[in-house]
Amino acid sequence: MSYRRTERTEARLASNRERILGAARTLVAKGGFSEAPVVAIATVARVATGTVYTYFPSKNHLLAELIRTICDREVGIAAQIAESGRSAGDRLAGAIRTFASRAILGRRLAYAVIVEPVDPEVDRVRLQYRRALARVLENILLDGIARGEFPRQRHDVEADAACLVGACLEGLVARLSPDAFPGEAKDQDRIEMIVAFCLRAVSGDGATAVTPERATPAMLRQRL
Amino acid sequence: MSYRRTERTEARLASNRERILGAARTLVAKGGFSEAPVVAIATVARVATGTVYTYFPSKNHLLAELIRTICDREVGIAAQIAESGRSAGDRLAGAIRTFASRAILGRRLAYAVIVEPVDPEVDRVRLQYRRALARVLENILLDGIARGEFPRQRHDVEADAACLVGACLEGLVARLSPDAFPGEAKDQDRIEMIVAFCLRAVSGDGATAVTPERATPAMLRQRL
Amino acid sequence: MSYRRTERTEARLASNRERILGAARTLVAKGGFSEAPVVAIATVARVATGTVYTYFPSKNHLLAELIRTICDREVGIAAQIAESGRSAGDRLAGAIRTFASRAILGRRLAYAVIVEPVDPEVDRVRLQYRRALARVLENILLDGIARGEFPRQRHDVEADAACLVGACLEGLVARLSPDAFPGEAKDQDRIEMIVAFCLRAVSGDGATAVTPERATPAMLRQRL
Amino acid sequence: MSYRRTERTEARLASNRERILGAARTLVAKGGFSEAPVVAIATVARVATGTVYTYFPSKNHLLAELIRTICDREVGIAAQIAESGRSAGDRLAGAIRTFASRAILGRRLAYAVIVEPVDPEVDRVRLQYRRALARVLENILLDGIARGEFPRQRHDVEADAACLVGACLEGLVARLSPDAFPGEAKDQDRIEMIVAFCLRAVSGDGATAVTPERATPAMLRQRL
DNA sequence: TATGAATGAGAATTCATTCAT
DNA sequence: GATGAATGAATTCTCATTCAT
Repeated sequence: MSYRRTERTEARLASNRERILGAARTLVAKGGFSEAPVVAIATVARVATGTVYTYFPSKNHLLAELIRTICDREVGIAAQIAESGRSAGDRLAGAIRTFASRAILGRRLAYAVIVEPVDPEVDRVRLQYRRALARVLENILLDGIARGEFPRQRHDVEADAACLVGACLEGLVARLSPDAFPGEAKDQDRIEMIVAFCLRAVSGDGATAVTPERATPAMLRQRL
Repeated sequence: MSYRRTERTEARLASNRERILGAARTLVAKGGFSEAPVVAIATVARVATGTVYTYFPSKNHLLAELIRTICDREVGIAAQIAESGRSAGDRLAGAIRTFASRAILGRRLAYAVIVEPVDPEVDRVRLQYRRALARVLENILLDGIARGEFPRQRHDVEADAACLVGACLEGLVARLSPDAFPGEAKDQDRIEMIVAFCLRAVSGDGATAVTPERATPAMLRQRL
Repeated sequence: MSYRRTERTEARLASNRERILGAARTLVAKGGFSEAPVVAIATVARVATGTVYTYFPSKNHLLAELIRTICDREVGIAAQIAESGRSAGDRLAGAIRTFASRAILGRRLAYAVIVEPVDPEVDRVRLQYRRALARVLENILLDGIARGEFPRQRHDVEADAACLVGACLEGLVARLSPDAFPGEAKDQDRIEMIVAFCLRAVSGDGATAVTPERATPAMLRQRL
Repeated sequence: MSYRRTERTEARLASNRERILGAARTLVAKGGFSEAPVVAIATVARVATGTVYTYFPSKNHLLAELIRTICDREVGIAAQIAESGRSAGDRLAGAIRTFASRAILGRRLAYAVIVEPVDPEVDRVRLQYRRALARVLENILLDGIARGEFPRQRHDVEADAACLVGACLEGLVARLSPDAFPGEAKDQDRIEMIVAFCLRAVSGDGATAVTPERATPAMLRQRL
């Protein structure tokens, strides 16, 4: 009673799904999430609006998958680098350098996926991604400490990893933002500066004497 | 038809304007930008919807000003710290510590202003703020280098400053996000970890040998 | 700070609200609930779609109010009759006769409000109305029994009241349905037949011998 | 291209058609008409959506047939009772009792078929059914009058029959509505109350004096 | 200036029906 | 006949902005 799905049908289905995701990606890459209403996505994908809902239960699911797809790849690449046999420093540098380079290649898309807020429901995916990336770096850190490559005094590698991700992202923002002027050379410089910053942060011994006092109450009291 | 503005009128105007900004702040602090439609802002400000447009040409202008107000204060506080007579390390630590502490006190509001996306038009203000904060840190860095407190090998202090801001924000994100449970102790710990991370990053001499090779072309070629 | 609402403004507001309700009534009366999407209601009311939502939090609320308005009036009229000083029989006949007459005057609208299903949320109002009408009749019944006008053997006046309402409604359906041919004379006859039916039902002494056996199991077993 | 229909094909067709109707019945029984979109019906019937349109020209036709099927059975059962050799009163009581009992057994389905509105096109079928049921009762009435079992003064047996159906349905509504709590005992009581009500209505001699005046013009004039 | 009702262009989602395979 | 993905019109609801009073 059921007919064999021809390869051609399979292909059409697959290509529709991907065209929809692709259209979403294109639009988000062009103008952020606000440029990607379902109707626009459908139009770009050369598909009827309803068709989108054949492949995704809701727009949020579509966006979540878009973000997840992009993020999985990025985290995957970082993980790949993290597992190479080289020194922890090399691997950390490599992971950050690759991540940053790719983000710059993707520009607006990366910016949207990394920085731009969406629906809270979808946002959770974004945060998970940041966390996943942090976890990859965390593992490199732990390994580096175990090998004696990085100093061990830190009590919270998780916090360090988050800071690394943040340094990397924010270091990029100026060059990812829609306003930034393109400029290959500046991009590469910026990437290397970021890598250097991160390595210093995990390699330093923190010997610098810092008065550990809290922020003055007066300053905290000022209204936010 | 024009008449002399009495002082009382002036006062009312000022107070209206401020009540509107205050209402916006309150609502954003409660539930992010999506909880702050113009009608709601007007209601909370005990003002008619149309009145909002007497004081602000558009909602975007209102939000931009809200963000600017908050940010000015934060940047101002950081600047104040930057100008104290202490060591560069102390000042850097102080600025970061204060910024982070205040962000945690403000939680939802800080999260919205720092992380939550809005209209692209408004977003520019957010970036400016991040940039301004970076500039304050940049000055501390430059001063620290001049004094010989920080190593000088860096060629791009601007990038470092951005990374500092990023490390700080991202280090906080987990604790700023609407989902996070409050927890005083953890907050303080996290803040100190962030401070330490930042100081290492600017104090380290970057002696760690890192193979400076680029990301492999294969990895860059993978679609974003 | 607040301006006095002019009478004219009041009038406009009131008239808008009523025009919206009126438009809904008109459309429902013309083709049932399915002919009354919000856009159509707004158009007929010479109002923008959004305006509808100024007056009603949702379409369901609007419909519920429409039904409630109509029903309140009907129940009110029946109640008025129920409270007159006449005999219970007269009052019962009067209430039923009036209700039936008015339903026939309203035809399609009455049909929709009484018979046509809508959203479950709205439907509850319809059932309440039927119940309210039944309660009015119930009181007349109770009074009639107390006065010795109706025989007392009934143990469930509530059920009787429901049956009265049902007899009345169903007796009318043929003449209310969109397909029915108009015909003043037939209408009046039908109404009197219904009144007579109802009076017999509450006046009869039920002396007729009826074998009280249940439906045969075989018949109950047949699939519905 | 046309080929002889094998018996097996016939069987499959029959079973498809019936499975579709069965699926519709199941879904309507579960959640009313709104729970029965074509896709869902097809899924439950283990058939492709398009297949539904092989057997039914439109969804309305499908629903109409569903209602017709159910109703035919009910009317058939009532007719069977009507033709037994017993007294008219017994037969009337039997028919009503059986109809009510079965409706209560079917609950949600009965409620949907009897009370829930659908498309006007489909609604006509519902009315036909009510009419058919009325006709069966009408015949019992006529026979009862002919036999002298029921008083003869009525001039419109058709109206009486409609009232009987109405009394029966409305008497049940409270117990058929999706909100009602099941309760075997109450169900049986209610059924007997309905039977008694109906018998009184057709057996009474209508001797009760009722002022036969019309509804007052004032009351009729109030807007519906 | 202040008011706040009115506007109307979208936004997400549903679903009966069609048609290439 | 059977399949089920594709269609796209229709529906409800939101909200920044305007403007008569």
